[in-house]
Amino acid sequence: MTETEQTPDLARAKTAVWKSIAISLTDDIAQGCYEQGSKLPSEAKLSARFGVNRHTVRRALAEMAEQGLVHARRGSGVFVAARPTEYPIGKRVRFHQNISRGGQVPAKRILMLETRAASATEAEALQIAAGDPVHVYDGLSLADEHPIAVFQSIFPAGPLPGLLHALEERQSVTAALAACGVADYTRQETRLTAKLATATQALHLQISEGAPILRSTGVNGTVDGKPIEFGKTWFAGDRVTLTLGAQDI
Amino acid sequence: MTETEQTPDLARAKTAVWKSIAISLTDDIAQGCYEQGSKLPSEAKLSARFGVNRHTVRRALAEMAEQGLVHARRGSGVFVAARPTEYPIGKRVRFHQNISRGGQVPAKRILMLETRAASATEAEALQIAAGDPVHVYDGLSLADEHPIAVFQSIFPAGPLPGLLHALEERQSVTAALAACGVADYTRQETRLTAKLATATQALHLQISEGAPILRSTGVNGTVDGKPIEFGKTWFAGDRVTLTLGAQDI
DNA sequence: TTCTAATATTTGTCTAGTTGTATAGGCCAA
DNA sequence: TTGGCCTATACAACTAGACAAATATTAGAA
Repeated sequence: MTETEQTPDLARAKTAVWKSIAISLTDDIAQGCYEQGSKLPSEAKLSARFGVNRHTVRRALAEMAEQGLVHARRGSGVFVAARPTEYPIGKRVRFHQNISRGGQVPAKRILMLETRAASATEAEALQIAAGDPVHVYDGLSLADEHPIAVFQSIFPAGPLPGLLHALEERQSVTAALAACGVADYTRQETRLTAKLATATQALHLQISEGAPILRSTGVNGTVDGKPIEFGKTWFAGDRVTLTLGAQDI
Repeated sequence: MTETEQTPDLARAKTAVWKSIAISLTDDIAQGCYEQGSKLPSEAKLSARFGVNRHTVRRALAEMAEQGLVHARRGSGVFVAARPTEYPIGKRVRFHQNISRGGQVPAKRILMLETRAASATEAEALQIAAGDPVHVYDGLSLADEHPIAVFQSIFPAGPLPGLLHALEERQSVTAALAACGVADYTRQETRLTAKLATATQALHLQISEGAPILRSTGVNGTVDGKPIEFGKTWFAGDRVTLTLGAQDI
């Protein structure tokens, strides 16, 4: 059915079909036909709509993905991406505070809560014995619906029996700890390094595997120096800048 | 044969998500998070943690079951059968650089010294006019004969006429500045983020292009708040972690 | 308390839809 | 001839949902 049905003036313009499709779809997004985060029609449907092969549509979508307009997820679909904005993380440890201060809407999403045995490094950080039970809080940090970081917080289960339940109700770690009797806690040490995103980290952060990741590990403790939380955070390096003020150093 | 003249990031190996999950869980077992005979989180929980469909988790668990690491019991759960026999130990970072010390490192090597016009961003950081002369100090930081960072320090040439000469004699920035009449200076702000190594950075740091880099940019100023140095440092992410003490945060 | 039944949870299996990748070939212009 | 563009096919990887089968948990009755 193909049979070069192109109009004669198209031969003169020499616009590649895939490019015109990209323009058309980009226009649709700009017009608001597809909102941020919503799914585009599948490649099969789009190829039917434009009357071309699926690969031609893919060429157009690849171009749009490279410009950061859309974001594809295998098996799921192609979604309209929110433009990634570089995000400054302030000196404060409390995630909620420094994000709301910057005017962006902070959010946390629980990925998994569990209680399991502590590994050797976790035990050392929390000053407990390896194999002792710990609560694990895997989560995702978002700013304006945009994933900023994945994190894992580990708490000693012994002194905090009801923590997981408290975390389920309140999203905030600080509030959950307060409900378990930990009034205040401070960060004792933080370590920063750069890593490459693994495949699963890349999925969560909507970046590509091998993208730069800013990894932060730290221990929070009670006022009397007892470690209460061992946290790791992986920030999307191309979205986050950690800022330290003058008095911090 | 194909169009392999693409971007170099094509060289990045794409790990299947299920394989990445299998590695992660195997790691957890090796670390002792899940002891022999204990139950793993349910497939539903794991799929939430990794942000994937349950079938993808099942693919990972199937792989691990085939290796004899776990065994599943319908209606009950997946249990740890054995610890991985041969497990690759993750490479430890070699150096812990304390950022409180203002980026001081054991040894430095001068790569280039020059005086040129300031760019717009450099001028803004140093609070001078764009095009004003600045001294540029490109260097390499080493520890234990291993390169750990490349850096670039930019100084306003106006108030520091003899700085380059002083830097050539003494390696230390502090000593050179002291020789130019700057007795003391403090860090005013530091920004940290993760990047990928460029070709030249990779060459200097003896890492591969695309390796993770921890980038630190900061401004040092005199006691009266006048900016005196605009510095950028690129740390090799797999060799260096920055440590922030409790008082730094 | 103990047993039973109902309910919930968990793994196993199936079908279907979607994107990613590889291969092969035709057409056309430089 | 080469390279860009488009078509065509096949398969892999992942998602989505549904249901079955085995087990665990809980509530209620004896």
